[in-house]
Amino acid sequence: MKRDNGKNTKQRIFETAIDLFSRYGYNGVSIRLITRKVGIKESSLYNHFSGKSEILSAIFDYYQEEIRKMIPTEKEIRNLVSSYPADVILESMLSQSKYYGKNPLMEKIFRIVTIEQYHNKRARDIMLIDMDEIPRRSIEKAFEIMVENNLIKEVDTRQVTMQYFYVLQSLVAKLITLKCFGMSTDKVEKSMYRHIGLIYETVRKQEEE
Amino acid sequence: MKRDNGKNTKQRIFETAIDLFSRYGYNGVSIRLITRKVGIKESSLYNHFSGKSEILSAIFDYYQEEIRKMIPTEKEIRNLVSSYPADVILESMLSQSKYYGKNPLMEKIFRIVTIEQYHNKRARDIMLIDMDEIPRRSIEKAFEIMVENNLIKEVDTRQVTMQYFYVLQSLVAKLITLKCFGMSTDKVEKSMYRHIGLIYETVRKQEEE
DNA sequence: GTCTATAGAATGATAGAC
DNA sequence: GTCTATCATTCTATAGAC
Repeated sequence: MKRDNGKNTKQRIFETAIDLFSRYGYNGVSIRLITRKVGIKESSLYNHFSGKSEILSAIFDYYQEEIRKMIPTEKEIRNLVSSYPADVILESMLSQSKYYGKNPLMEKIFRIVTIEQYHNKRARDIMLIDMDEIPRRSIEKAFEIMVENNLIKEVDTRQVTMQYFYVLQSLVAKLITLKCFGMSTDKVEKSMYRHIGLIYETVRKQEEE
Repeated sequence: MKRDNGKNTKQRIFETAIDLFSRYGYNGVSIRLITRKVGIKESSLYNHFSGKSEILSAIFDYYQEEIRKMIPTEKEIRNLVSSYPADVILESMLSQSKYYGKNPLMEKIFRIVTIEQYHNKRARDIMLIDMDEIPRRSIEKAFEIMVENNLIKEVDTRQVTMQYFYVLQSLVAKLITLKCFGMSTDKVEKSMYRHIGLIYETVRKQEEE
């Protein structure tokens, strides 16, 4: 079992840094620690990144690229809405939140953003825009289109979106903290599904009409 | 205008450390920086704290003491519920969340806990217990007593609490991030009040019965 | 692209005078 | 309780051989 060499060193530095930053924070991790874990000398790192801060930059770049792939366009939302019933759509919106589970790197970068948000403007913007405004607007759009297509009741989409989104945001944050310490996430995951069920009850069309 | 001396040095170290930790994180702040801001030499700090980590411990102690004062006992909740209408009670529960605004130290420690939660067990426990489980149970108790006293409809108190609490938790976190960068918090504050109004509509007794 | 060697600064903490 | 002086350690980063 040989280590990947050459070309892959950069990627190994990248992933090791994500892992360490996500637990100890940017300031809590030294170049020394990263390179030791990767299995190279400190000086070798500078062949791949100009310095520590460039690694963090690259991490944020990666996060923004990946997360933007996850946000459906209006067209994609319309396709979804015209193909599935409301409850399935609400659940599929959850899978956006649960995307973190599928890509461990993204979950770790979520933690990095959380840690760095108060003194790093890049992290702050990701927190306020990429993790909040953008997905929230996408969800609101979905509710609007569902109303438009008569899939759900004529609710206040902005208000329902807030309820739907911010509860999940808190629960995802909690989930990630629990996972970080290897604690059980059963209760939180159940809460997520119960929450979605409740929102569905709020917006569903009554059969009797 | 003389500096407070002697006895107050410890407090000044304490508050300066809170301010710095809350922006740059524990690892991002040196003893040197703290003492320079306080106006003493590095070595003088060790007359008040055994080291850097003891300062952080003291900060967490302070937070837990203060936050526990804010959580009403069941008796206090019963008094509240028997004296005021449901909408006033719901708003007074918000004032718990807004307590941070009244005590700037608490708001800063909220940030420290957020930053340190992934590698400091003390911070993690405060996050999961003092900032989540305890206040959530208190709010649930309030809803239960309101149902019991016929102040509101017979709702699923656990579910309503989740809705009420976790939306506010997300909004408070966002509020604190915005305040940290001197950004406008108007929209978030309005969202909080709108949210409470919505929850009130969900649980209020219909007049027509 | 990796290494050895090293520079130069910053770190947490201590000893001991006043 | 504050100071000066100092220490050992760790940090980011660079120079230059292979």
